[in-house]
Amino acid sequence: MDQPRSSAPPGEGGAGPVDTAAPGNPDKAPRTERGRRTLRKLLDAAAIEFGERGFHDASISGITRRAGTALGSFYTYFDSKEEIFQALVRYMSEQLRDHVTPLVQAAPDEIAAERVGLESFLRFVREHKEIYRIIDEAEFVDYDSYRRHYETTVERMRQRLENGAARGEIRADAGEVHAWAIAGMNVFLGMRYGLWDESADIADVARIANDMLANGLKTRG
Amino acid sequence: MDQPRSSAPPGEGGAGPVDTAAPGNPDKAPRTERGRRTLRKLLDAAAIEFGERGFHDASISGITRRAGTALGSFYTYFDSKEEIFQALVRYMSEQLRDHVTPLVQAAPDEIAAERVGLESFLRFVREHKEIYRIIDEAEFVDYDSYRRHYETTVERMRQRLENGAARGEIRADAGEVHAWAIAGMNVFLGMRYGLWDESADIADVARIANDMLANGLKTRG
DNA sequence: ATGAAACCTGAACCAAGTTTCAACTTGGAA
DNA sequence: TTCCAAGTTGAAACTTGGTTCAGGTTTCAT
Repeated sequence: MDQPRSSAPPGEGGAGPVDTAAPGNPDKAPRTERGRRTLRKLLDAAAIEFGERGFHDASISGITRRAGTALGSFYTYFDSKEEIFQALVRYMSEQLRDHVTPLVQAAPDEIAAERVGLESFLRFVREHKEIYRIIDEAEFVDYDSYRRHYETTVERMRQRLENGAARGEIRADAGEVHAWAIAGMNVFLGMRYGLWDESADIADVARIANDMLANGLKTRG
Repeated sequence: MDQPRSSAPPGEGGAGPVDTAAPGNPDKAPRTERGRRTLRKLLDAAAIEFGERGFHDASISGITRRAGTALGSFYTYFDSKEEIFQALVRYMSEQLRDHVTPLVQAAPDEIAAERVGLESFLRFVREHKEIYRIIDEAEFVDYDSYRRHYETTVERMRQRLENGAARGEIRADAGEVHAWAIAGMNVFLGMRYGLWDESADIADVARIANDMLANGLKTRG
């Protein structure tokens, strides 16, 4: 049970849609506009290549081909295939968060927040199947990133539960276990109704799951 | 988004702990006692090798080294690395089911059944971390097996919910969405408290999650 | 006991893909 | 305009590990 626990940071910079932000290897950071453009093209291409073929079937030459750059240029910005993958995971984790967070924060109460969170997650998965896959595959390519992604995601959720409990909207004892349970629920519903079933009504799914979350499974008078 | 959708069946036979059962490639099935022993050694070794190093870092020579056989012998029983992996996924999926099912069936009612199911799953994960990992990795190595594993697992759960509803133990509208939600909850709790946190009290975790499942998150008088 | 089928062996083959590198081009600061 | 650091290029070297195969050994039905 020893998975890669790499820690070397990824390339940095790149304006527009793909912006790795992140503490990048300084020697690898682009210093001119042209460099930033190339890095950006590489990351965009990598998202498609990894999303379509998976980490191991993906090839660096496939990435550079899609990016329209030479093979050697890849190594100007990344030390290895693992490194660009890691940069992508971080980027996508942030993209997902940025999509969901504002919607959740606008919800009137904690129960509604979780419904909105689930619904927007399902929608996001359906729109960006490659992101779902890349984050999932991080479990086997870059365990650190995988674990960090879920730990921060769940921690945000736990915090929301705590606040909701303080406001009296949900049970007072809501905590970490509840947060992990809800997160797992969301991820599986994402797989089943976001990835696998194009036709499911996402709002319905979110409503059903949220009602179970709110009221439980027991029969009620 | 095109993952391997292989369908060639795995090798067959092998007595004891590792028994592939399954419709095996007939030309590859062992015909003598010696053959069955070797196949069995290969499967046992593969479980360790894949569990420890993951599919791609695992090597066939690593498997045969652990099994104490020659490299060539591998190809007497399997056509490829993918094929032995597939055989393992099927076997482990069955092992997991056989561990959980009898306990769940002995439960007095549906709510208790889900608690027992979760608790025994958590215990199983902690005892067999390599199984958790191998099934998860099937998402990227053998998508068919991965999907089949979860679809059958969830279908069993949905059936239980239906029966519980018919007996009036749980809400009447419990269905597929609920089943996927509960399955996801279980898997994530398995990762967090079975894999990552050796010290957590598994019975506690199962109780907390089950109480949320039964009564929901809402504040109650 | 005997022979044919089953099984075992591991060196060698080979494909695939990562990484290097030395020569060339571009951009932008002075 | 000059000049050099930054960036680009792609052929070739290098690695790795899956797969083959021809020859030897074991098993077991007859």
